[in-house]
Amino acid sequence: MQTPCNKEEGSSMQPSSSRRPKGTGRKKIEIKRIENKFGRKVTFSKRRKGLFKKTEELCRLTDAEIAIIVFSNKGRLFSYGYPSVEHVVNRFLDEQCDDQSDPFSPEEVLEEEEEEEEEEEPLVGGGEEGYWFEESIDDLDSDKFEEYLCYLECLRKNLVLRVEELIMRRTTEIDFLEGFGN
Amino acid sequence: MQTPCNKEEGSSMQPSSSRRPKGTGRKKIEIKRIENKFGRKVTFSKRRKGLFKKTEELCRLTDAEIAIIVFSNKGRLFSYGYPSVEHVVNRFLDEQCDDQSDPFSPEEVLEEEEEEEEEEEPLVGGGEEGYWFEESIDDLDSDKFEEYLCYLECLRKNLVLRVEELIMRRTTEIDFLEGFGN
DNA sequence: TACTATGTATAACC
DNA sequence: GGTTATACATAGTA
Repeated sequence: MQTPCNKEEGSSMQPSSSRRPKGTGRKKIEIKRIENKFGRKVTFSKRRKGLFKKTEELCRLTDAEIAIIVFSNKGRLFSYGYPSVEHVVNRFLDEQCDDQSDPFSPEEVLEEEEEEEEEEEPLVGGGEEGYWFEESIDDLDSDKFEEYLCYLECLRKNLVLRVEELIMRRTTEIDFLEGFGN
Repeated sequence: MQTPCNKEEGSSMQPSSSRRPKGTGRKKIEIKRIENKFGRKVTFSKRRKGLFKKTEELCRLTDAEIAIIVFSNKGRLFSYGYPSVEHVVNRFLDEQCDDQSDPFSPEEVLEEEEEEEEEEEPLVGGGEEGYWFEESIDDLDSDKFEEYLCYLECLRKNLVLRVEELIMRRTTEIDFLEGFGN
């Protein structure tokens, strides 16, 4: 248990000596492209920081897996992901493949409630999807190493199969569509 | 501008029903996994909504390209992207493994903006084709191990990219055949 | 960059 | 799902 009400104000109480004009401070802005280049850059930096913070908070609070990928208008890449960007992106692509593999699939198959899976994930998650390593390669013992190798090999094989599968499926679906309306 | 103290405690306004105890309302919370299942779900919904809104605002304000992919702890997928999730993910994957073969067109969109690009990605520019190991894993020395790992990782990234490209292509072709540029 | 006034997101409650 | 009090994010300024 912790004390619920130990709130403190960080830095907002000031002796009213050096007050700025009362009209300053945040104003409501319209959500449209900021034309001023410098202002756009400043806003990008501030809001990107806030966005990443909120993303991380959502992960921590709710055990969600999130990837966020941001390219500034200058083309610079910023990304954050839990457990990793790659992991979530792979899972996303996987889902896309599954969705498209069965276009007539019933919408919800995963709506079961009443599940209370617990405990922290081990640093090295096993299985088909939950594999990630935070520790350096050099720190892995040989068992984990071999396990990781196996995982990569399996993933490679699966991806190769998936590529071939997609090619065939694409052909099939195009044939199907052509046979219909066109 | 709102008046800070224009709400009395129950004399003139609603008698009793709509007045809540003074201590209610938002409290500071610790950013830690919410153990209560229902509360976690509620927080997930609210914060996900807020996160997506902020993501969209950042896009609009600063012309950034953003993808955000969220899996709830129940495995449900939510995503948002500008111009599209697939576009940004593809660009991300492209960036991750731009040293490897890229049989598809790499889009070169350089704005008129010029700035010194200072950061450099220390890509694992690892293996080329031609890794085969017949010897037991245990017999490999660590250098070869690491080299092989790089190779597999790069191959994995490329294959993911390839899958993505195929999905996009297929979607485009299907859209074309259906007569809609969705 | 740092600060502050103010808009906004959201925790607790209905 | 709605409401309210409050914590937090951030637009404008220095």
